[in-house]
Amino acid sequence: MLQPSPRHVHSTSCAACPLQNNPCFEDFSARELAFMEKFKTGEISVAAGSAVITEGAASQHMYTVLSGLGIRYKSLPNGNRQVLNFVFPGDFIGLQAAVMGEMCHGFEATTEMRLCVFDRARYWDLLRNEPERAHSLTWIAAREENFLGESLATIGQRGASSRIAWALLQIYTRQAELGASRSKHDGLWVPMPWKQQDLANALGMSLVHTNKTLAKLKRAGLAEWSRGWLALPDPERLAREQEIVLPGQATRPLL
Amino acid sequence: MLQPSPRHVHSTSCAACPLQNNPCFEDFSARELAFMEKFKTGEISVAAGSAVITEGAASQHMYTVLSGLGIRYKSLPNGNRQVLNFVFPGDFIGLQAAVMGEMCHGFEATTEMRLCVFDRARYWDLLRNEPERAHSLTWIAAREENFLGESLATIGQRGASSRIAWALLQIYTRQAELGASRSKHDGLWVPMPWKQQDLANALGMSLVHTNKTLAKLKRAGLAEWSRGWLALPDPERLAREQEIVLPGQATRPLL
DNA sequence: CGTCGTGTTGAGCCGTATCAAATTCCGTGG
DNA sequence: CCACGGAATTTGATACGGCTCAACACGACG
Repeated sequence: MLQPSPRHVHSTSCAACPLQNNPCFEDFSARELAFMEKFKTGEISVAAGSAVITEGAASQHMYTVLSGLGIRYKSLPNGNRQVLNFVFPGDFIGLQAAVMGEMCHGFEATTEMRLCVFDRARYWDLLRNEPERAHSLTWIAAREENFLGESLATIGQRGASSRIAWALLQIYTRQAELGASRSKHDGLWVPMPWKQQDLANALGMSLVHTNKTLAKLKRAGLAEWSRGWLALPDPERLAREQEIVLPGQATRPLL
Repeated sequence: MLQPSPRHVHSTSCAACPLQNNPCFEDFSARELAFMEKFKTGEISVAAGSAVITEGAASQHMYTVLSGLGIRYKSLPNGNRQVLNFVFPGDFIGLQAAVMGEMCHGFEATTEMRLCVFDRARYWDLLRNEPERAHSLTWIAAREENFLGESLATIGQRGASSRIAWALLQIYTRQAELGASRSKHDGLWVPMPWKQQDLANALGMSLVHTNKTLAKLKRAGLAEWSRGWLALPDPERLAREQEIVLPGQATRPLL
């Protein structure tokens, strides 16, 4: 776990934000856009492997991921690590610290990431003057809660191959929505830079068993994952066989 | 699972709300109080065992629990049920439906419950005119997210007795905070009306193994649970032995 | 060319699930 | 008040999924 070495980079205007043009995010109204320009205090770039937020820290900042991938995790007294979820571009990080004073989980960059930085001090400004933005914030929190509920159900009630399949489907569809895919003669591949250990930590399984279960799915021709790229030749069949409901394609607000 | 048979009861004024006097909840400002009076559309009483909200339903209402206990759960295609959390007085239910259109989990009354009913239509009213209330809403969502994260870590990374201990400690301290305890010659007892099956479904364990693990804790003199009441003779020791951090005592906003 | 991080594979064991049967609890009606 | 029936809890026996330990393969990098 490296120490963070944030590098302040040239701050792009929200109007020119690359995520705004992505169809899977809602558009800003003119008013919202104007507010976000003020709300945003800067932009940083963090190296792959660096811990952006450490558990227990009272971070003064909140972030929106502009590019790159990461993980949110929680450490236990016994040294184990639970990965709460994988973090994608457009995700908002740090609400808990803003609301409750301190962060109860860590956030780590898996690849190099570019982050949009917001000042926690302007949080009240947002609530007081920007009801639409406040709604987006609430939406994001509710969405996150909903996702963690699904994770809980998956980890609590499903067997190993279903867990893996569920996680792969989540990542695959999310990346596909974002348009982060590479089409080759052998189908659609999406970036998946995490390690098997991360997946294991996310699903409450041992590394070894995660590996063996992945191998089984691969042998069945249902999933291929190597060198940081993932392909699911037949997502529908995978979902059907494992009794998983494919994640819906709601456009999400940006913050 | 019974069908709901809500009974409209005489609606008490928010000023006289019994939860307001409970020290574990934040006080309303005069302004907030006035708003809540308008926001609240009624009060219902539901019987023990009834399903207040069913999964997938687009409920028009949101609720605050005035009294009684319940569970939030999620059903899987394979028929299993995951209990997301146990619901206590003061908890707010139905935000997800308000924000995302439909409810992704069910809510069931374990004992008889009295619920404060809010109209979803006034949600925007709240965001636009009541920043303090909006903050409370966000706080609640963030808190819930945080709790589910802890659940995930517990289920994903701990063994059977730690899981049970964690759940018992959560319930015990929460009830103690609420002041819902009965002191007898043999220590402090709090209400715990759920079934072993519910606890099992919350912790991702089988009923049988839950029972045997409970028996072990009982033999060790660490936990006693019978006839709907729970006692933990030495919470600190229980927490220490299982490497659990005791839940903090933050006062929470009411909605 | 050796080292280190990551992925892969096999063997054996332990924790937890499953199945089955008793027993206790509790509401209900006689 | 007691007898009854169904639900919840308790306990034992057995099976299996997933964990741990250990060794090896492979590529990146110095």
